[in-house]
Amino acid sequence: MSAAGVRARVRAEMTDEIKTVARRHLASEGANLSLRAVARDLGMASSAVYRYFASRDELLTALIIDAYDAVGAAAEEAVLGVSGHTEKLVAVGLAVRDWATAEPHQWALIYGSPVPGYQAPQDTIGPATRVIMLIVSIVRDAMRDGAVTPGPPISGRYAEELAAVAAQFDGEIPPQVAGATIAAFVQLCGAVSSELFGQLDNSIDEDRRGFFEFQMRGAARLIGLPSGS
Amino acid sequence: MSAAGVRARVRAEMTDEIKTVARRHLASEGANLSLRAVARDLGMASSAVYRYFASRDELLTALIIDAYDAVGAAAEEAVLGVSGHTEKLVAVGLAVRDWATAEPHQWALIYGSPVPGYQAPQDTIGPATRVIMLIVSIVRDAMRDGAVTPGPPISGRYAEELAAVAAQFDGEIPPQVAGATIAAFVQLCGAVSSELFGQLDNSIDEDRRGFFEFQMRGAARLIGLPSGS
DNA sequence: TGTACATCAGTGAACGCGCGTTCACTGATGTAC
DNA sequence: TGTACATCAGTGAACGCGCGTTCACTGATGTAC
Repeated sequence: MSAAGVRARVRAEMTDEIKTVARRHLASEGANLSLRAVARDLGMASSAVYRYFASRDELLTALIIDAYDAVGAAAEEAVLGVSGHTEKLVAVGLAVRDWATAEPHQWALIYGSPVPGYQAPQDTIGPATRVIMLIVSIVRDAMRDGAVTPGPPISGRYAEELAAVAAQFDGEIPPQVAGATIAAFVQLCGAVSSELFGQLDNSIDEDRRGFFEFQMRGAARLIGLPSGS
Repeated sequence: MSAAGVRARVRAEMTDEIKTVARRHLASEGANLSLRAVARDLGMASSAVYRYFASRDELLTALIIDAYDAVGAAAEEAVLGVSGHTEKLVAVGLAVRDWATAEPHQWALIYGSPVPGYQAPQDTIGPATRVIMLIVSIVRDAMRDGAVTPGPPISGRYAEELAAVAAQFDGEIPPQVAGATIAAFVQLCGAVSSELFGQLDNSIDEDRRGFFEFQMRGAARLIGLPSGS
């Protein structure tokens, strides 16, 4: 490896280290991430961080993209080797939930309240859609296999919007199925957030994972997928 | 009215004024509410606020309780004069959504990511349960009326927890119905949050209210309520 | 291989700002006799 | 009704802290000849 390669590698490692420490700080401070505190933890001058990130917001953006990618990767991996459309959907849900319970502050960063004053740049859009794209592809495959029994037809402005969304995917997805698919994603996000943000406290405290799976199977039924194993 | 009464009334009005300005500040700053900024807006010394709230956290607590009460009251009001169990559930959902879209920062305060370093005191628990209590009571009434077709039976630890929750209400609510009821509340919260926090951007942009209602009707179907109107 | 130069990471001081909270105080308003 | 006292709202200065960002700088490391 050339000398320049060494420099680049050291730089990449330092960048990673800053992000790792910053992620740790998310835990105590939420999205009020403090550059100075991160630098302090790393034993370096706060100004040194500016060699790696042009501003606090840029560091935040990097963390957001990483988080979307991490949860997306976890979901994509979970689906491998699982057979059955419903089971795939459940596997995605559980993978996302398990990632989120392990990384609650990263979850809050991407699916919690928006950070005040922070405007997400374009770069975050792609990674942000990985999970929903995966879910849509599972439903599209199920449609192709004739495994979906669509619910009652829908109409109205939102039905048109759903049809437009569905048209972006090849394969025929009727609007009510597209709607139920997005609803399943909403249920997924809502279930994770309500678990992490305390809405389930004092009602479901022991077997939240079981209740989560129950919710995913319900969402699958609304899509028109068979109840599965 | 006695002189003491006047003093008390003026004090109550000032307290309200502080909360009103603080709510306005939630909008720009999120939960990073600044006492000094609120005082500045009111044209008073920051120390004067301490005559009304012992600390920043106490002011935050007051705002949280008010928000829970406001959304709870909106939901309870919406159900009056509506007939049909499914329609009542939909009315509750729409009322909560409409309140939240009008007051997105108050919604974020109570259903968004927890405020770092803030521990909600006991006083918030009661108001926090108003909406879910209302939903459970609608389902309980529907059960009594024989209007619910329970889904497939469930088992496991979470089913036991659901049974324990259901047992707190008189009237027989089977665990799978209790589970679907909480799932409906989760869907409600998830649908509102995904709308407000930007997860729906670029897919459902025009008729979000219609899509919300679609989701509520799906949740009602999972509970076992008739599809309605 | 050796030397002159360019690049780059990191330093430490500084700027200008905001924060929550405390405290001794002033002056107005209410209370008790 | 009048007076002495107590209560209370609000002030303004201060404490001690943290923040993001800039800037001139020092040394080490890499590059070109």
